[in-house]
Amino acid sequence: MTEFRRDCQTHFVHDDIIRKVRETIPAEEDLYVVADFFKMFGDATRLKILQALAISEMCVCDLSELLHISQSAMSHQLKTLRQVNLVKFRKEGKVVFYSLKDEHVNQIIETGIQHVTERE
Amino acid sequence: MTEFRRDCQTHFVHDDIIRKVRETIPAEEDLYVVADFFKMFGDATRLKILQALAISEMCVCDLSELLHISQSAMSHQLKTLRQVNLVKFRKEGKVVFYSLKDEHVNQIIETGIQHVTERE
DNA sequence: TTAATATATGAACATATGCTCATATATAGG
DNA sequence: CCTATATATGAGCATATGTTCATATATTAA
Repeated sequence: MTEFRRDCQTHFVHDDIIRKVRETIPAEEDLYVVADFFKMFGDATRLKILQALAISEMCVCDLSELLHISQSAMSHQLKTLRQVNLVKFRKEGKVVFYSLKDEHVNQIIETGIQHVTERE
Repeated sequence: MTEFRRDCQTHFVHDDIIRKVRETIPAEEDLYVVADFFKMFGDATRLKILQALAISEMCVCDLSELLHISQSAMSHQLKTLRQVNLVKFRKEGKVVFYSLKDEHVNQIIETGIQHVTERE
């Protein structure tokens, strides 16, 4: 039928299952945005940044000191975190303080840690 | 001090904050594992796979039919999902049925969708 | 055994990602 | 204005990632 896939032949595609799933699955349009959101948690450096900010607001310099990465790399990471609305900032003179903009962060990371430690 | 970063000079590094965060932040060793776990949610294709499996167990062929991707690509993706313990499978003749191995999946994806839809 | 089918897997390849390096911008002080 | 400092940003680069293509493996049937 489809040009993509349609050769589970003898077995015959489980149309009932596919239909059910198609009806239930959420809108595809936003999935790329959701994926981009989760990408933020898919990097150890950003995970540490988020964990740090969950404890206290911090300036860029302190963050790079804390994680032992360059100021430039830190600024780049903070930029990507800003783009997905995970962090906000305030300026105090030359210093820029970042903090979490989303209360879900801790919950999400905790679930991830839980998953990883649960299993063998 | 450190060779990495130590030039927030006039401002002077907020040692108290850094110390507090260092004490509170979770073990770094597992962070890469946690990051790899979240990487799974950072791809739209895998998100869809996980959402589908959250509704019903499905065989490889049905999954590739559903998501319009090749059988090979699907097998590769399922392999990575297996490696982080997100899915399990059972064989029934030639057909392999995959299903979720972790109850957190729905909760995590829901939180992500919530974050994305919450903001402007 | 041979043929057919469902799935798995390795290699190659194009794109995405995260860092560095150099430099730009912003703010404060002299 | 000039200098110093904190942060931001663009370009380049090396590595990671996701797909395709070809082929291997497993299972069933004839």
